Amino acid sequence: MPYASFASMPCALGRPAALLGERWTLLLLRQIFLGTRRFEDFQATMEISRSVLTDRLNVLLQEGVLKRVPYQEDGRTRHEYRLTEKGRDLYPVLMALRTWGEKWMAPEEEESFHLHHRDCGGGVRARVECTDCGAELTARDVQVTARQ
Amino acid sequence: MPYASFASMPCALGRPAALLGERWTLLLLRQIFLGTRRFEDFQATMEISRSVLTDRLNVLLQEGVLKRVPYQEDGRTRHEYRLTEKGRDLYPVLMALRTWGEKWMAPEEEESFHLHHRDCGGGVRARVECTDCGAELTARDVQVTARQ
DNA sequence: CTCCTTGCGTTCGTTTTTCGAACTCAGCTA
DNA sequence: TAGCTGAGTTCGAAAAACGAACGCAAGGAG
Repeated sequence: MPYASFASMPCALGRPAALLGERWTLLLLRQIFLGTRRFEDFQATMEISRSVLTDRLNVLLQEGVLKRVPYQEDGRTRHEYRLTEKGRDLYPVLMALRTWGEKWMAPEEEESFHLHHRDCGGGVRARVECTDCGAELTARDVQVTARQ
Repeated sequence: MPYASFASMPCALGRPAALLGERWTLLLLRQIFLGTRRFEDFQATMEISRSVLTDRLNVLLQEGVLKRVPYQEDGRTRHEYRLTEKGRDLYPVLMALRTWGEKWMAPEEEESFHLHHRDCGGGVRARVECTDCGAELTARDVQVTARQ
């Protein structure tokens, strides 16, 4: 059981990496953070096949990243996919990807969207910091202590 | 061309998400940040098939995330895979995943490794902040402005 | 020189995923 | 009654991943 076995590895980095490293999952989360909530809209905007979309949504539901929420439309009850608190907590992951993308993968200046702090209008970035002294950290500043 | 077309989408989040969202790529980067550098070691520790490993390494080389660096062993010249500056800059992405994993996916207290700030011994975490006022931001604090 | 070992891939036939078009189904609407 | 719509499910074809075997270059041993 090659890839799937990472889902049970005792590693706080490996497990999320395996979950979000499945094809389409990160792009699906991006779309969700951009406001998409309905099956048809995911399917239309991402051009993902319906069967895979079903599968990925179910995995994220099962993991507690998404929840199905009923809503009314044309007098009918339907369901939409929304982030749970656990799902919303993935925001730093997406922002770290975007911060990296802006620095290293910006195609031109053509971005599909902009982000601003509502209160002050400033930009948004992800950073790694020390929980004690608050210093910004790079990989070189961090000591890795293996457990085996 | 469904998934692959995201590689050229004009979005600083979508492009990295498509690149790192390919199966094995995040787990490969995890292994690299943990210090693995050689083909055989990736293959042994991750149980990835050799052909897919070759492909993923080549994609990361092509994207400039990794570079092949010659080194000596037993008097022979060999090559190892190392992070470029672009690659090292992915650190916040991995740390954001780990911060999330610690909060939401910790299996037990059994972690495979620990991280500490070399200077003060503190813990490590990723956070999102405003580039102007420095406030920590959640998804709710950020205004998304679409471009089309 | 010839054989053996090692690290690093490549090849290739089989199994898994993904694709995409068609189908299903429930709940309105005309 | 028939039609429409959102949300999936099904299924045959195509693509990707798997894994065991093969290739190959550079040393070392005999």
